[in-house]
Amino acid sequence: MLKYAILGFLKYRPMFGYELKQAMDGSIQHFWNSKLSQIYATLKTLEAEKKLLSKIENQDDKPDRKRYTITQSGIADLDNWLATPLMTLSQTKDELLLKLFFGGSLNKSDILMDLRLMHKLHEDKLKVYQTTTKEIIQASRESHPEWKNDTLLWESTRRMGEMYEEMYIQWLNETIQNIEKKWKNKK
Amino acid sequence: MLKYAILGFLKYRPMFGYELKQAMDGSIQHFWNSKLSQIYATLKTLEAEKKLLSKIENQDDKPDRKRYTITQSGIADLDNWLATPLMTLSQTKDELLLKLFFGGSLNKSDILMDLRLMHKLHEDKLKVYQTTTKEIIQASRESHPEWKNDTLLWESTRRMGEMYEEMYIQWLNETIQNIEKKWKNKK
DNA sequence: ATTATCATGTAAAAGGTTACATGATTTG
DNA sequence: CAAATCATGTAACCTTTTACATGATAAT
Repeated sequence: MLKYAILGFLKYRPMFGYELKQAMDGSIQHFWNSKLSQIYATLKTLEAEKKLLSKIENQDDKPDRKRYTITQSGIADLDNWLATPLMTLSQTKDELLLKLFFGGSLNKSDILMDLRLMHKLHEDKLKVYQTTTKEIIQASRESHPEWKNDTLLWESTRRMGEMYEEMYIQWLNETIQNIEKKWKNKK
Repeated sequence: MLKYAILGFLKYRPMFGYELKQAMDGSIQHFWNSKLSQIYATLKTLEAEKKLLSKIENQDDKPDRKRYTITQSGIADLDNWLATPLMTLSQTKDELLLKLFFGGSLNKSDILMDLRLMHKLHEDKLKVYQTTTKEIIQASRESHPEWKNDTLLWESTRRMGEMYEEMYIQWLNETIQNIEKKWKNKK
């Protein structure tokens, strides 16, 4: 799927690999994260498949870079994927839940410490959606009024990030309270 | 991580690969799903590492099967993982959000149809958490009163599934309403 | 008759992470 | 003086999915 994320961004304008990574981190990172190394590998594949073209650009003060442009075949591939309805739900992998599920033999203070650390990380993430991410979308809306549908959808995905974090924090509070009340330490 | 899920289940009692898959589907599947083929491969690796032992059992009417038992070394490995605090959040991959983010050029009725199908799937999943999953945990609580901490944690992970689906449905409703109100079809 | 369940696995491919390598410029 | 940013990538490894293969019994 990273393939389609790349095609999706390059449909707006040509970009460098490094730049794509930054664009992803500022927008889709909360539901589709990828490492730079994987982005470079996928760019290579897409170029071999003629979905992209690249051109090396020299810079005086900074390293050379490769500008990738989407081809007609790339646009067709992307549009075809967008038009295919999803029939199944994506599945989550959550290591905290996995550890919690098997954590019955741990002691109360350790498990609570873990949950409180997660609580902090989720609050930090929530703040990012409510400030930075919101501002990026707001700025796009103002500078590109022709992207009305696009920014509406971007805002929807941001809102999901916000709602997810709010839900997670609420669940952590519930879970912490439950453990505080009902946990029996073994001796 | 599947490795720890397997060790986690086998700490309760010895099981067959096929049985492990069923146990996972009835409990951790919503935050850690794996295919049978991967479970068999991981069992093989764990046995080679002496974290598990296996014994072939013959059955008259059904195929032979392999019963896996956890070793001391396996228990130590699991407990060590459980005691190591998590420092980062797991990241989600959600194909619906990815498609939505790049779906600005689609037409209104197609995008709404997609969202309504997802709505149905999430409602179905929610019902499973509220009935089947809840009953499985309830039954364990009654038949194994010594698993008090365990069932408390299982219920917490079930509750996360429930809250997640409720949140997702709410977000879908919001998003559908927004698109109905604000989407401009291109000609 | 066909599909589902029980029960095991292998093989190939795809997807993803971690570590390594280079090297200049800018910021703290 | 160290760390971050810009910019590219490779190689090894690990994880996960998909497809194939076998074969019996039970249910629809």
